[in-house]
Amino acid sequence: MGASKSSAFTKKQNEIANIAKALSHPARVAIVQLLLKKESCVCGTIVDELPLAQATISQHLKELKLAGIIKGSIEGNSLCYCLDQKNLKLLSEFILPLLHYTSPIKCC
Amino acid sequence: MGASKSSAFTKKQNEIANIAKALSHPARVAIVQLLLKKESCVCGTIVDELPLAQATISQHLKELKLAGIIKGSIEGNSLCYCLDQKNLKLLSEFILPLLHYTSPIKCC
DNA sequence: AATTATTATCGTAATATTGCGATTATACAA
DNA sequence: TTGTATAATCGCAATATTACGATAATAATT
Repeated sequence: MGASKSSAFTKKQNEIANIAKALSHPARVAIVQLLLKKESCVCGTIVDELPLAQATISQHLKELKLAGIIKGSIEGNSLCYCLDQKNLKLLSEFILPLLHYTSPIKCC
Repeated sequence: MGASKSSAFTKKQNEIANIAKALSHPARVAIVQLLLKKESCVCGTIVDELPLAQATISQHLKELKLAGIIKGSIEGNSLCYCLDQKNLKLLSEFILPLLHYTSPIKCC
């Protein structure tokens, strides 16, 4: 035992969980914020800006790419990463209704 | 090695990551959806609705509570859980600007 | 071809998460 | 008090994540 029982849940529930998981580490949150802040796409400079080894950041970038939160394209000698809205929208569509929720008077 | 280097990042980055982590499992996404759908707060019935053991669900509820996504109060014989907007708003404030991002023409 | 720069991947150790049976804690009922 | 129902916690095994040094892969430069 110990494996995640993902097959027991709907496809959408797994999708949302996957996107959230991609954002569930401060380094990956920082990377996304960097990509948002920079005028141009940040490439290898991400390594300079974060206190992690190159191998570790490459791994985090891979997870973000796999979750569809960022996309990369070759630019000259290095790789250029940009945000990808597609899946972020999916997560926001899950969260926004929660914000408009009002708890029933019964409790809480 | 292996421990998450959370101290290397800002408080806000860690907060966002923590909220995302709480939503990074399909069971917890399902629990949140249940609480949103039900007219009244779901109490122990969560156990009946999800294909997981009571101990496992109790653990998931604990994580959601710790992340400030749900709150619980005693109602008669059992516990009553409700959504808690406070922290969900924090996450949405992180995501919404990302959706309005337009990638620079240079690449991607 | 050899060098350099940039990024990905491999291998491994440390740590965290997931799931559940068993047990405990608490409150209500008989 | 004894029993019952509800939910939390403990302990453990299986699995996943995190981090990094070392190495490989790729492309541009010399």
